[in-house]
Amino acid sequence: MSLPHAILTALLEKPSSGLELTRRFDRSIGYFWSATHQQIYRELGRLEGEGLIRALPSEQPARGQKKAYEVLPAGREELARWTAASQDPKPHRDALLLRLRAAAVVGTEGLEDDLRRHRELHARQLETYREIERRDFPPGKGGTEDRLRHLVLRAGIDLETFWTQWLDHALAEFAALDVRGREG
Amino acid sequence: MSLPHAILTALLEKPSSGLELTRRFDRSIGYFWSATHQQIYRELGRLEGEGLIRALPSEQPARGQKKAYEVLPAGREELARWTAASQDPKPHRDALLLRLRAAAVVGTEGLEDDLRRHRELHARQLETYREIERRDFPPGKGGTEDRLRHLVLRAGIDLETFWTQWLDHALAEFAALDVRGREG
DNA sequence: CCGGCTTATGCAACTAGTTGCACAATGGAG
DNA sequence: CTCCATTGTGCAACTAGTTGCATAAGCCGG
Repeated sequence: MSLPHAILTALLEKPSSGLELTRRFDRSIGYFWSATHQQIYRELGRLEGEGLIRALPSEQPARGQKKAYEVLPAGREELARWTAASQDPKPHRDALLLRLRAAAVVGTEGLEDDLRRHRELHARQLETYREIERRDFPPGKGGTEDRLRHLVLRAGIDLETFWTQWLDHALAEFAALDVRGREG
Repeated sequence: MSLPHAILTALLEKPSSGLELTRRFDRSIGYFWSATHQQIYRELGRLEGEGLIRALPSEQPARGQKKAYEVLPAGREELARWTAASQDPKPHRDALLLRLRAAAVVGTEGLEDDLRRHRELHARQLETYREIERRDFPPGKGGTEDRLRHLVLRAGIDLETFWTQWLDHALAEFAALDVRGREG
């Protein structure tokens, strides 16, 4: 129930076409609410049908032509309502943790390489976030909006830091298990 | 593609009926791969159909009768294969971060209470994990299996710790914004 | 001026997870 | 011994997200 609200947020930040939205999701909002272009187009159609957004009138609506959307007052109200409404956290699902647990019964064979790979992916994502922080949030400035967005980015940075460290820890544990295994 | 593997793992740890599995998911595996009883029954049927598990022959298969399953060799092989296979991390989706970002454009009205509520939920989950750690992983013992399971539990503990602290930080930020808002 | 590449939009089918409910057996309480 | 809550199993419909592909316009090189 959140993709429409992610799109409303993005469109309020800046009216855009479907493809522009897709790109912005890839570089920003998608870090905590990812979506494919197919999802986005479908949802844009729904939101337009519900009268929450509208196509900017300047462009003609032919296939292969850019079509930009903006948020209507009803859309802003819906977003404000949703943002303020109490919501329970959704249960997480983490395949890597599940695989570790499975490895406890079927063996760790082949898992270590992928752990190392995931560690590198998280380290790279962390670096990306840090670059965004340097670029968009230089120290000691920013109004209310910037402070909130920075807060969200900090969550991303700290989470990637956490996973990088946790995977280091897991790999160290694997190394220790290997030694014990050889000795036993 | 992971629910069947979560079930195989659980069944290898201990053969169980659908309801027993459901309870164990609620208390353990479900912390990183949640599932409802409906999902579990459906999946047990599929896994049986594929010949990866079988119903223990002791009980009669009538409705309202307990029916326990155990993993067959093919099921163990499939789980080992899946565990070792390289997998890309799935994109995360976090509605709370999205709401913060939305609040940057539509205002923070009404959000603070829910932040506080989420903070308490995470604090409570953290306490649950710590109790499990005290109970199941007393310091200075445990074989390979225990060490891996402890590693997974540590991820849970550290993540809940992270979220509790991050939400404290966010709430402090909100308080600061309120002051600035009143003064401005 | 045509063939292929890029940009842009979008439909259809599929997979996974959620919600709502139904139904059978069992074990007390009255 | 009957009503009813609890335990246990399961189907059906729905929602959300993914994958694969189709289509159209514009542009650029030969």
